[in-house]
Amino acid sequence: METSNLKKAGLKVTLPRMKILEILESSETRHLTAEAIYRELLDSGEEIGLATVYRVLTQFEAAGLVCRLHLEGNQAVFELERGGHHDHIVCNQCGRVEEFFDETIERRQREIAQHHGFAIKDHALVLYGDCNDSACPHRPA
Amino acid sequence: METSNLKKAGLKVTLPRMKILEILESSETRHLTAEAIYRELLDSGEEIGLATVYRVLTQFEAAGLVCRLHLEGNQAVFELERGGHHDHIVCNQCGRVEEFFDETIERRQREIAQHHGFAIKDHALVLYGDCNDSACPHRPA
DNA sequence: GATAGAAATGAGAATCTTGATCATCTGAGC
DNA sequence: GCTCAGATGATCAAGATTCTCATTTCTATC
Repeated sequence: METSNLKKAGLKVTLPRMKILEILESSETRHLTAEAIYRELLDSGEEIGLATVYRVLTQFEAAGLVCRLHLEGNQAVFELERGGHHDHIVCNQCGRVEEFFDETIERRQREIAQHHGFAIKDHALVLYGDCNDSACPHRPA
Repeated sequence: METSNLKKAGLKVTLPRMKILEILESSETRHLTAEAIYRELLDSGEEIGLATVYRVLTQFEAAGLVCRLHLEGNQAVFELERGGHHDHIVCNQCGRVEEFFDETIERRQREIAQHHGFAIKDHALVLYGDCNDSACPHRPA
């Protein structure tokens, strides 16, 4: 099933790559650090090195299979690319990440870039705040 | 002149701090890495350690004198805080950074955050593209 | 299926950025 | 000028990510 994605990207179908794809697909949070993926691999009994995780994720990114995000903090997080572009809201307290897409913002960005003489290629927008989730440690009792 | 800012922030007026402020004020690019500031200090004959540069910049950030930005790449860049919030456009080719502020985007961000139940505290927006500067290596001849 | 060659992997070293430690030095007030 | 808290510099340390290279695993071929 997913092997087709790998082949399409010119990547050999190997066990580490399939396992990493599986984890990205099945994870609840959908936004994982390389370390987190590595730990899940260990937990499920796979003997896959951290270097391989980083290498594979970088290749996946180049192949357009995953996106790499730099949220606050020093670790990059990876998410499966499922077609649509979107931006992110991050809770400062519990780290939860939600996604959104807003055509108004997208349009204004294009207009602003044009106004500055830039041919816009990409953008990174992250909102930081305090969420209202019942599990969020910041939430008032 | 600037010594007042330092005093106001509860920081002793020392030579390293003044020199670093000077560099931030006089630099053309206005967006400098800690390394770049360190090199400028060395070039001007100052014997100031890299650790001090990082420490001072962190203190300046805490005092609201500078902003720390995480653009693509692994080094943070620092810019003098001159009052107004703004976002950034970065040229993928020459690294040039321009600033902009757009009330429409700001408003939409607040609305989106509210819609997701987030109390927005901060945001990071960076546009990446190719600029049209005559010195930009990407520019068509 | 067995096999060869290319590509991928794993372990650990290496790198890069940034923060911590600690002995020494310096600035502000007296 | 003197004292002492605070600041500095040199070095070490930590965390994330990449590199190296010998070994292993796919894939295409016979």
